[in-house]
Amino acid sequence: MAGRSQRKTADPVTSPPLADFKVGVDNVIFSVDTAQNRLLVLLVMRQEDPFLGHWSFPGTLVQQGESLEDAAYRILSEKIRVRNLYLEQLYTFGGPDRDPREAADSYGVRYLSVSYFALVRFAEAELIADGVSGIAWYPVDQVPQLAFDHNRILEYGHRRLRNKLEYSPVAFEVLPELFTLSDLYQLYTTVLGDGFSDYSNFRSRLLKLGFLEDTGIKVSRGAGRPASLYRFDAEAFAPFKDKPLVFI
Amino acid sequence: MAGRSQRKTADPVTSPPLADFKVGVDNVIFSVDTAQNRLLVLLVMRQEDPFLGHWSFPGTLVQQGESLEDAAYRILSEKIRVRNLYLEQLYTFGGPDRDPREAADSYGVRYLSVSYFALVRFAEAELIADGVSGIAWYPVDQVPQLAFDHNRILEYGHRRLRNKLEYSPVAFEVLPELFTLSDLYQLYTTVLGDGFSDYSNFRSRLLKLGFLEDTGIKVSRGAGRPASLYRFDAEAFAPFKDKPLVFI
DNA sequence: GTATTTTTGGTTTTTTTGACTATAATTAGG
DNA sequence: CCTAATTATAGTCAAAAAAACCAAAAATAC
Repeated sequence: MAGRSQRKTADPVTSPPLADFKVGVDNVIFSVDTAQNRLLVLLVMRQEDPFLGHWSFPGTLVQQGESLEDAAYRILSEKIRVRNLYLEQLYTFGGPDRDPREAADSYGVRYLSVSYFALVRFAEAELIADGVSGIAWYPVDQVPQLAFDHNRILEYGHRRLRNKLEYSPVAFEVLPELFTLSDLYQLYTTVLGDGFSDYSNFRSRLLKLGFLEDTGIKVSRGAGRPASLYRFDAEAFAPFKDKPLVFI
Repeated sequence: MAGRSQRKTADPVTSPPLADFKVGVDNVIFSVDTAQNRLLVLLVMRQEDPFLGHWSFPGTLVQQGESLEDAAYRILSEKIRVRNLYLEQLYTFGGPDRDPREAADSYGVRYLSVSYFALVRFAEAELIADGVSGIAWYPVDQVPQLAFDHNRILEYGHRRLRNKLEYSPVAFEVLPELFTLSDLYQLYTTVLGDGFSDYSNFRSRLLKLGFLEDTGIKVSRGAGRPASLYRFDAEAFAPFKDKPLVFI
């Protein structure tokens, strides 16, 4: 109640009082486990109030001189070691009353969250469990009640994943370097539902485009004929950039 | 240089100093003038420092107790009277050094901008010119040097417009209530370029889908056979929601 | 050793696209 | 008033793509 926020009623001519913000960055990090065929998100257990002991997305407050993206990379690299990373801004949540600290803080400081959307390869991602802090991959359909408005952020992230999967080759950012065509097909079906072409047509259209390189390596997973491992060829994909993905 | 920002080197154990933010909202408002066949964006002349006298997007700083979207609607309704409005969040720009006030302010306050993307109907949009303030529609390809990083924001907005035109029926948010098929086709060509089907095929595929209602009203614009005015039928469009737009 | 499962490589039918032609209804200009 | 130019509209037809379907190969399961 003290300090600058009291200027609100001081003078009716001057503009109404501005809000003061702290800005946080939260990362929605997706991956897929091709062995179990599950879509995963990374959650961490909060170590501090508010929401101590609740699961949440890895986040941090932005420091002086630090850009939003820098903050996103910083918190990400504290939680996970990866070789490859896809990262883009997701959405900004900034309504009043989205953070309990606002009520507690006598200055009336607001807390705004700029969320980021990230994709990593499951096998290449090494989680950093520092002591007591919990960190774990959760199947997206089994995510518990999260801290803050993070369940809503997850909805945004999930929708973005669906859209990006349809319109750009991000599938190859979450799949392992080498993958079978079944892996790819199952990723699409689990995320997008099975409203598109059957496996056979999916295969033939995809291979005709010519940006998947057959390594010749065969892998056998349970029953059935062994599958070839494929590799995504980014150069060969270039002509299809900015065009709709025709194989789904 | 004074005050809290000096805590950075005070104690290596406590966390580094957080940035304090003011949060602004900037609206990128598009429209089309079907008579002139031009894509327009709304600019206002800045009345204050910094960048006094420069063109910029209508923006404001977020007030206490106000949500981001509320702020976007507030500044929009101060500049323009509209019956219909499409509005969604665009992107958040928050790097250090994006606002000259940061350097001037001894507290080291950061200025973050949450941009919003809006579409209005040209004929229904009444600009509010209050006294000396400049306000005008600019063709997007003739936008001058803008204040802050607003030229970059325009790029984001323009890209978003292209994407949304391809994947959702936002065309009918910028076109007049009643429009000819040429109006629609020309909107697509001016925004997307003419890399898609010719006018004849565009017409037949579009009409076959059945969500454009022919009012029977004929309008004559210069030479040539008069065209029918059509109306977008949102209910009839419902089945195509979330599906790719096949007529472009 | 036989059945089952999964990958792989096709064929055929249907639908959609793209290129093109023709006609109708207006204005422009002499 | 007559003719040419212009724009809207309607439709055909071949090529391409999509969807549905079929069958063999190569492994595991039992």
